[in-house]
Amino acid sequence: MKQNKKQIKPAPPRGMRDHLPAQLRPRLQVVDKMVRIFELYGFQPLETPAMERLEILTGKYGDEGDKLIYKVLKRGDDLKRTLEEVLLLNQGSETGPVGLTDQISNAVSDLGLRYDLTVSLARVVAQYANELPKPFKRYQIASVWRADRPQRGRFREFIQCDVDIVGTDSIVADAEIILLVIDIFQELDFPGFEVLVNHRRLLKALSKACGNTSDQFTNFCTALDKLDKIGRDGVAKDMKERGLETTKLDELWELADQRCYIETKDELNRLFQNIRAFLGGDDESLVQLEELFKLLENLGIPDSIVRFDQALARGLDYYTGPVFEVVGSDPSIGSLCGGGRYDELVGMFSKQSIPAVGTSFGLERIVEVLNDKGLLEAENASVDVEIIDLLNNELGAAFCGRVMKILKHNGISCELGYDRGKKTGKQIKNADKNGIPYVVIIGEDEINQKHVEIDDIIVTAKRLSDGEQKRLGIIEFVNWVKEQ
RNA sequence: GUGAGUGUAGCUCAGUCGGUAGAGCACCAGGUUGUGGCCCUGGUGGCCGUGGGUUCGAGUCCCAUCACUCACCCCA
Repeated sequence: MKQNKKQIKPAPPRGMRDHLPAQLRPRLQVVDKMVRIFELYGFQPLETPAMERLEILTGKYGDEGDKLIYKVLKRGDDLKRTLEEVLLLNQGSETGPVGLTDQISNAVSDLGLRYDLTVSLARVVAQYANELPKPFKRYQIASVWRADRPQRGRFREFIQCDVDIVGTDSIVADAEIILLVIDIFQELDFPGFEVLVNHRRLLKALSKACGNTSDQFTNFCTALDKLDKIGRDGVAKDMKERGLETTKLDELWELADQRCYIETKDELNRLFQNIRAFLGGDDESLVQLEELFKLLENLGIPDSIVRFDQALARGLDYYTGPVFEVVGSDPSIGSLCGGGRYDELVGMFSKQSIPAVGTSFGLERIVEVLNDKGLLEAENASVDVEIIDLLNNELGAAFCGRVMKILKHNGISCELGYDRGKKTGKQIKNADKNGIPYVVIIGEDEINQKHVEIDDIIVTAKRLSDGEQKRLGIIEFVNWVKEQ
């Protein structure tokens, strides 16, 4: 029997993780802090399904992004019919099924796991536009899935914490989101973070001014985004390979290499003037950024946290206005939070176009950094008190039952030891190993001292951290535990 | 999707020139049947990732495959 049974590996799917209590507790603490701040800003919770219809998901994240969507196989007759159609298609094909892979995978699936929370929000807004408050401020904390190859800080299933404001094009909303982001990272005591800000349409203008056509815009962004990593020469080489215009790059570097914090106003003004000169005129995006920065400063953002970064691009296709990203001191883990304005996305699901701005926190990455820096406290998740019943009979159980009732009534968690009957030392040892701070020992001596009044129940209690042991009344014991 | 590295006990890893497996930690039992942490003794536990090949003989050499890790790509 046992020999024939092939061992099934208990590992979770690649890039997906189990979260054991010890790791989950600190994560939940982080989530609690976030939710509290979301609510303080007036955001409301929303939940949506883990799956969306495939047509909702595709075409929003760029070509690379679309490839990473988890597709869900059709079911039942629908699948059967589709497979038969595919087989028919293949019979006429000389190249065989190989060349048809993409077509097949699209034909046999009609649902997909959500890739982010923003697209689902846009769908919800399009569906319930009349019922939702305007503007609609919502937060959502939920898993998303990407069929990426996992590496440090990168998973196939991870939790995003999204906050978005839908239904206003006011720059105040952009500023509010950025302020909230700063509040969160400060609340978490996150060390050395910065908010990088840019504008999608400014990038478009820069690309155009360099001599690129509009369909080369994505390539331009992708290449420019790598400036930090591979430097000017690397980007220039990359742009050449992508068939982009490179003649005006030297001029562009003069602009793109400057990193201006928004409180250093003179520098920033000078840079903006230089950009205007490069563009050969003003651009709406620059005016918006100036307004945004001024507003942020007036609202009281802390020094040296928000900085203008012309090389920041952001990969998702749906962004249309100001974009931003939070980076920590360790760049290898990627961005910790990213967002921006996406005024066209809701319009993809509805006749009316509804402007929106929002952000997404990468919970796993934030927790990982906080963990590495030792900023998350491992919480003791076990009970406060282990009851050790030495008698292991009716009398003992009845007495333990009374003790536990009083303890729980006073807000002290406890459990009856599962090893009753085993050696006392063994039971104490197990309690200690499980991180339980106190044990109460119930034997003949304690029961014989029992009086009628509850207050007079006597227990033998031991604090495991220092071994201090007392024989005392139950209420005294409650107070002893609560002192800690 | 591309490239590199690593797979031996629950965990961290040894394993020489090819001769059918070892340590530490953890776990279980005992060292006075009502007192833990230290110490001592003993014990459980491995198809050496999987499948083929070379060989009298493979954890070790070769091939394939899978998994994990890192980097690219992209992102949270």
